[in-house]
Amino acid sequence: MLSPPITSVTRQLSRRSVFEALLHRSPISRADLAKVTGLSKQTMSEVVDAFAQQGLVRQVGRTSGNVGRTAVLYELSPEGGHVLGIDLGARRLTVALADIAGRVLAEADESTDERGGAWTLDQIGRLSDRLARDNHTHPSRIRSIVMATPGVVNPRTGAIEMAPNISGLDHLNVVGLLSEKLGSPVVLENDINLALLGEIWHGCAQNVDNVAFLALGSGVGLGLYVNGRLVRGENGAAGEIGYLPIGGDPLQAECRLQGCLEYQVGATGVVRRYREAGGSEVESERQVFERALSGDPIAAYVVDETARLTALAAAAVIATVDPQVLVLGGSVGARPDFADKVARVLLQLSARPVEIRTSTLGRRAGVVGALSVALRRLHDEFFGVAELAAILPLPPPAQRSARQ
Amino acid sequence: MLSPPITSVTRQLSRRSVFEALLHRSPISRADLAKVTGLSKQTMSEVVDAFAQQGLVRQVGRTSGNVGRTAVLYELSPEGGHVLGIDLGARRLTVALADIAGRVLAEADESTDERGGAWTLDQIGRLSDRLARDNHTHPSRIRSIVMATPGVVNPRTGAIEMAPNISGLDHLNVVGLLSEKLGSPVVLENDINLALLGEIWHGCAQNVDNVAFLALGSGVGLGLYVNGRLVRGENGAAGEIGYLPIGGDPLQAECRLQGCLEYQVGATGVVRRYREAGGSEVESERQVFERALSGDPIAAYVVDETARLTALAAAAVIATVDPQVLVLGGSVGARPDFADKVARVLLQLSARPVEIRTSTLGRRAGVVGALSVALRRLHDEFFGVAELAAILPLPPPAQRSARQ
DNA sequence: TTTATTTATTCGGTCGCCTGACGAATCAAT
DNA sequence: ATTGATTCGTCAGGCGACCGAATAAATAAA
Repeated sequence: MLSPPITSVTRQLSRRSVFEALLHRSPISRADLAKVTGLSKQTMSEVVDAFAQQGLVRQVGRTSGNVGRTAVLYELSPEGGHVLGIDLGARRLTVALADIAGRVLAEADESTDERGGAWTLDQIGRLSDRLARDNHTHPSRIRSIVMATPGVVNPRTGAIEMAPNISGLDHLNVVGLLSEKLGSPVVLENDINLALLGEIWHGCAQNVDNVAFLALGSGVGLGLYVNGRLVRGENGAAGEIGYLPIGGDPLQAECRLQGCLEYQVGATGVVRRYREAGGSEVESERQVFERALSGDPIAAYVVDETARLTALAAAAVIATVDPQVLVLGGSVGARPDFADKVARVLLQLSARPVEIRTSTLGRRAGVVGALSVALRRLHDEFFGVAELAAILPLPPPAQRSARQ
Repeated sequence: MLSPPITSVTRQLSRRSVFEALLHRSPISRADLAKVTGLSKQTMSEVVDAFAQQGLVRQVGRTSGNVGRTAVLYELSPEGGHVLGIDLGARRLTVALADIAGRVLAEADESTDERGGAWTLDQIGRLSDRLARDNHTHPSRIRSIVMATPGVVNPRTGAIEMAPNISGLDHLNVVGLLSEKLGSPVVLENDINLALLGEIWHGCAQNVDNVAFLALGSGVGLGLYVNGRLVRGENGAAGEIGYLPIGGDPLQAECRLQGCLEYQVGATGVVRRYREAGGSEVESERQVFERALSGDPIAAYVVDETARLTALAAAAVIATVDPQVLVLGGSVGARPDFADKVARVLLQLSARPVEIRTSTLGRRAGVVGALSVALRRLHDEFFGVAELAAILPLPPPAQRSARQ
């Protein structure tokens, strides 16, 4: 049922293109599928029948109103498989469920268990199971799970290497424990990277191949999408722009430790600068922004300075990777008042201004991005052609002259 | 002869994998090819015969010494096609010729015609033709040409958009004129990008998927190789790090115009800073570096400061894309004394130090990179599977809930 | 009711690949 | 020199997957 019997490469490619057409044009008849894919009607019937036997496809009525015989319409069946997206934030845990066609079936969230570590993993297991059962999906039918997490995720091992905001996770084998608990393979990815992918799938950056996503919340971070692919970096540390040498002397102790930019623009940096500038006591960086809006001149100065430094960081990123779109996100970055200020500074900075957009998915961006990756992994499991698609590698420099 | 008769997808894939094996393991027998590719001996004979008829492959002797019947050995034939790499520098014009197997057949260079514009194009045509004829290759057998040029190359049109160092090129249809003159399609690419690809193919960055190439010469620039692909940026302006907001107030006039970093670290910047610091008259930035080596304290200070700023720029790039290797290149950047200084500052800056290498190809990097791209384009023309290789796109967000 | 149109199935025919058998060519041992 | 072992390469037969043409079935329009 799960893994189809071995088929030839040709048939794999046919199945793949039929699946793609079903994904984008359902409900659709077999005749139309044949036209779209370029395959013959006969082959189409064979492939669709095989899909139906696997439970990948189901009938949804017939055509009507047109001249000629009516056609049976098909669409991807939810029975084909489900995927789970998880966003593990310091404060909030969000889980979403989708089917193989990318239809989002349900979403749920809770406050993150503050005890951290194993308690957090238990909470994820409980919430995921509940979401699946509430949607008449047995957890075993979930075939791909992706979780957004703060910190650096090692691109080779998939382990969390720095998770400053959630206690006790960096010493656990999160992938192994969660995979076992949930019963299907779990993949971790940095939360900002997934928020970026969320905006690209369902948000403000659809159909763009080069995107920079600047997230400003409790910390500062960057997600990069270049040549239509996510940039992870060799150690998963791409986008750690807290360490940009902007906003202070990069040789000083504070800067080396947490990063120059982070020291100034991160939540604690904003609060500290507000206090140093003579502002009264505040609890969080959000309060500083609110006071700036209600007329506090000291807060306004601090916010302006924050926007200026953020724009400098954005200018550095733009000079480096030349994105088509810059997305501002995160609890602070997505504020329209703040984004405006950044845009205005950026306009003065660069000769070639980049289009700036603010996140449209907001705090949902992470889960949506997790869903998109989980979905892509499921599709690749069924219809991947990685070994065929590989670029033809060039010969090594060893041979220099031909033998005569 | 040139374009083989239409074949099925299956046969295309077989041909492709046979070609790849020939590229990397020639000379090789049909029996071994069958083992390597997994195809049957029968199919192998068919494919190799077809290749031989196209002139893509030729016999080179037989095996001997082993038990059993001797085998005919094959290798890719130079008749299969040639490629041309061109590096158009402000001072030097370099051209190189290679065959379809990537064997570099010849290389030649001249001083660039200082009159620029059409004269330069004429010079390129003459030098290329001479190189081809000297190697018994009729120019018409060259099937792919790539030229390295300073300035920004528009990734969509392929036109030069800013070429400060060579006069009169940005107003010409360089691609069209050169293609006509040389008789085969010409593709332009930024010189630093190609130098980077040269180091990846034959130089100091082989088998690395994430590389940053920092070039310091008359100007400052960056080449980025991420996820095994070159980063061009949306406008071909990726790597224009002269505009990094480092080394000065980015809102000042000079910075906005030519870029903060370029203003300080570019050749004219180094000379200016040396003069401002009280140094005597110099002709070029190279002289400043030489005086620093011979004990001039003012020059030493200027060089140290240049290295410091370069390291800051490198740190910014590292924080953004997290490369595995940082390559220092260009006439200044490749100087071992300078590279050492940069490495030392960088060690103090970043928590996670990156491996630093200096260019091993030097001024040849550009041509070699041009050859590598020309070769890849030729291979793709014959054996590309672009339409198969495409990633399965995710469905758009339109549909939200399944029909019951 | 007839006609035009469209859907779907059945029936050969082709292409490309594989397997197994067999002849050809060589080294090694007798 | 003969024989045996081994490897290379070809031939014949069969299979999977594709297509086009012919045909049956179902429907809207005339």
